[in-house]
Amino acid sequence: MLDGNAVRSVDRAASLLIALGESQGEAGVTELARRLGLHKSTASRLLATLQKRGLVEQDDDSGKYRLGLAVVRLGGHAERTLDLRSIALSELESLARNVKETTTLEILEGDTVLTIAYSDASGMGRDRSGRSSPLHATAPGKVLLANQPERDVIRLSKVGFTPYTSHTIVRVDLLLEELARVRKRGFATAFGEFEQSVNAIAVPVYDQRTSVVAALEVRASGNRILPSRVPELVERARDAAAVITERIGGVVAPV
Amino acid sequence: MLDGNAVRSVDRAASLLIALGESQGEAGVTELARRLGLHKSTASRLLATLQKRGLVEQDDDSGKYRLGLAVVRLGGHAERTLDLRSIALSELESLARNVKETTTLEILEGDTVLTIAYSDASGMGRDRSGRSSPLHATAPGKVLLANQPERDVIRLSKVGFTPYTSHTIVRVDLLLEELARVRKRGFATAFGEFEQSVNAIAVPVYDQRTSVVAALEVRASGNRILPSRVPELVERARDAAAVITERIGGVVAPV
DNA sequence: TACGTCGTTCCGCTGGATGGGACTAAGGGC
DNA sequence: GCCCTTAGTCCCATCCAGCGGAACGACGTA
Repeated sequence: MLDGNAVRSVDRAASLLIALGESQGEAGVTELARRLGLHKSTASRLLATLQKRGLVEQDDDSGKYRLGLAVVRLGGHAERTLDLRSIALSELESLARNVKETTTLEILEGDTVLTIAYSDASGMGRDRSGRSSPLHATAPGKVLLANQPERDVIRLSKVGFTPYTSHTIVRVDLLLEELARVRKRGFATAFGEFEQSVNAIAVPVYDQRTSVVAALEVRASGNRILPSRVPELVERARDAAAVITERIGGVVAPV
Repeated sequence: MLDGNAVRSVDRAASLLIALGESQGEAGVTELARRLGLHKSTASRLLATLQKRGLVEQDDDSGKYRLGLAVVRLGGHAERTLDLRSIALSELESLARNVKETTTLEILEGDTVLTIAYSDASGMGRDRSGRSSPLHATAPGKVLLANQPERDVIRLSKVGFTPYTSHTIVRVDLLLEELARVRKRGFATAFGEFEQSVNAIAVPVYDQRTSVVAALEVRASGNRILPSRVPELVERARDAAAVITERIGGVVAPV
């Protein structure tokens, strides 16, 4: 975990930040300390230090901690800094306008899929960048998983696949079949497998060396995406993905 | 800067993160070290530690560092965690729909004004949460500044007020007069003072104890907001601000 | 009142963080 | 080609800063 040349206290503080992000809302010192195997006085000191920089905030009443405004600001800066995101965004927007649906760019992040860019044709939607979704129940998740070694799928299956809806694929053998289909056809679908009334398709985004670095998704609620419309959406999505590939020129944020 | 009980290395690492956010794009180890008064070997070690957690990334070619994906994800989490933002968002959206313009919620953050929520009536705009703007040249900035002690304005004037356009108020005496007007009328305007063709109005958002915790802004490009329209926008914005005040119930993210 | 739990503070010890400097690689100028 | 500067990283002896144990005050509960 902590190899050779790393600063222990900083590594611990970073863990605290990330743990605080994973626990939705607030978390107490004792709870965090236990979760990370730290002494609670250590956790308290580290959190107090982070608080001075605004990275975390403490609730006046409960004494619990939550992520701070500095993190929001940093996140805004980071979004603008990261290569793939900014490059991809204009393509996502034009695709969203063309098909009149929501489009996102997703990458593999640990055992989840992370939304790094988002465009919304209908208008008022919130930018959903920064959200994580499951690999086995989403179209981009399947695209990314289909390009990982099969042992990773097996490993994930040990933990188990959460059945978000009645359509979620939870049996590992069926998921492996589905991933083979994805590889063969070059795109993935997910019809109400994560959220009941959301259908989506996704295609891979390659870098110059033809390895998959992201997945481009077209998503819509309810019955706006029917099987009959899939070929058209896939084709348009592939065009957009090709443009992104061309523009990133091999320079992709390493994951 | 670093009082008594704080962990030095963590404090330094936090400074590095924030400095990396402020420098747009990438920054080198030596540059960051000089800016913060650190030895470059120290900066290198701290950055390497942050990299292990994905908080920063290193460019393969240049060796320079930039903010990492973990920060994006944390930012997403933080946005959802922070109280004011989520509570205010639905109000912002409905106001944006009503007046058919962009609406934002802004708070004071150091010597700048920080956008913590954003809604865009026209549709395809990017969520601009997380951005910082100047206090003296924006409508929400004036609202927030008008509720700060006058000595803060004086202090800011020592650094000088950047003239973004020919309409920007740069003389401290004129700014103080403007702030008095803002206090008296209960709202602020900014007509092309920050960006040439952007006009905006802003009203204060109070907490239960009648102190100003944020500013609600209505903004539009070009000539969509003329003086004749200001009274109507201010009235609608005040209604929205009142609803937000009611809903936050005194629980506001401390700044 | 007595108890459990929370987050914080104090303090002595020690091992981890520090910074000087060596090292290597990549430009830029001549 | 060469040298010189600049970059980021690595190594190591020194020493002080971070560590964890324990005590503390505040709070809610039985």
